[in-house]
Amino acid sequence: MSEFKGTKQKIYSTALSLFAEQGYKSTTMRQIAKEVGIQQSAIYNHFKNKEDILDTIIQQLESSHLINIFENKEPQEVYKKGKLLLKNIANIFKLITYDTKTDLLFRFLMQELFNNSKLRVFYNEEFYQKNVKKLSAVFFMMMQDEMIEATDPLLLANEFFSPLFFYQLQITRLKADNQSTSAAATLFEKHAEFFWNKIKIDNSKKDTLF
Amino acid sequence: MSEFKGTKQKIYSTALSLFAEQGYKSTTMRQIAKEVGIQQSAIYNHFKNKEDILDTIIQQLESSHLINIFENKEPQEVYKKGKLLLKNIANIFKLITYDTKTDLLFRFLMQELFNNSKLRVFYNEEFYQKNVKKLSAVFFMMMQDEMIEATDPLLLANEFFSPLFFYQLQITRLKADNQSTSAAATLFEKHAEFFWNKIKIDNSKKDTLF
DNA sequence: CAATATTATGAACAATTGTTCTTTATAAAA
DNA sequence: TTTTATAAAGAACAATTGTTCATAATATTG
Repeated sequence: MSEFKGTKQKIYSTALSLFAEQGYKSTTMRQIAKEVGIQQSAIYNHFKNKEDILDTIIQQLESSHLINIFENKEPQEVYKKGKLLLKNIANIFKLITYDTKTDLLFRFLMQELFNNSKLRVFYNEEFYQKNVKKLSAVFFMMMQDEMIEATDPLLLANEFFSPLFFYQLQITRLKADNQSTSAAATLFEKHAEFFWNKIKIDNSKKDTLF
Repeated sequence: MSEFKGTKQKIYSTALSLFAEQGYKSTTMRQIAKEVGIQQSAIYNHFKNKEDILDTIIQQLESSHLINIFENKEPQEVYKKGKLLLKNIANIFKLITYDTKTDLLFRFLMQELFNNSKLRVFYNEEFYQKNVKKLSAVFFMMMQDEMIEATDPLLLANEFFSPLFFYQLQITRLKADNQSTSAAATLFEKHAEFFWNKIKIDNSKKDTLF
């Protein structure tokens, strides 16, 4: 959120764009400078070196809550919303598509994931583990309240999370080729709908058994 | 499948390893040559230039059937297997984990996906679309035979495919950090099991309705 | 205003890059 | 064996890379 101003800000955002588009290694200092509209040597008044720009972007990424599925609310506050909660979460993924900045960060993350171990740690802990654990907690509470059928909450969390991630990646890929993303974008909501229908305890059916 | 012999083969496989690990751009001709055990200039007796090595790898990838979920069988041949079919497909994804060559190709594909439009076309057509279409066909037939509940077959295909892809990517990432993949590897089978249980038509329950 | 810190320029450097050239060794074909 | 294609080595080149330096312009501060 809190960013710089003036030239430093321009360098930062230009570098992020280029890193996300072509990768860190393929982006040159001259290219960044040219796009910002300054001499390459002027960059070094704002950043120590190229790696410093990269580290700054990673820092930003770490404090960005790239995907914060509960918007800082606790599982026990929200689990009762049931289907609506799942739809909200799916929608948060979808919204990234329309938020230019988050979209860039996500593409940057995917671009450099296999080249940067720091990014892999971030991806695992802050992106994957954190969200899956929250989802597990939510599903567990739903089970206790007999809103959904009892199974392994962690499996359920993975099964709910993974399509959302996949659809996100699909859209990022489509955008890279300037292809339409509308069809893929509908899958977020469909997934939440489908998933809920499959795990919920159907009270009408339940009644017929008694 | 059909590969070269001697030095050319060594150059090819060394380059693939390095490209998959560090990315194309970060890998130098000197590094390849050193690992093969020859002079850098000797590479040019086998490949026109660096890009020629890349193109050769992509060609190999295109003829490799990276993920061929039906092993060349037609949907109508296999759909009757029901749950077993889904488990087989999940297992094909899992097996990549243990096949060194396919594993390298997959990591290479993910590494270079956003840098190479040719790879994106391959990913989309041969990896994603092809498999999802086959899955759609299978699910459609299962619906007609009243093996599973009726919904949008394409949605079902996406929902079944995406966790498998995600778990695959997870394992590739874990391997990059030499972390254990055993927990993630169990998710393939669990996914197939879970998914089938959710979409199948329960005949015992069905009977009680009549 | 004057003094000082900040930011820009433009040229240059040293290292690394992919690639080519000539020459020598090796293998295949006659 | 002789001839000829193939593959290797080793040096070198030209381009590109990140980075530094001395200097000039611009803001900031006293």
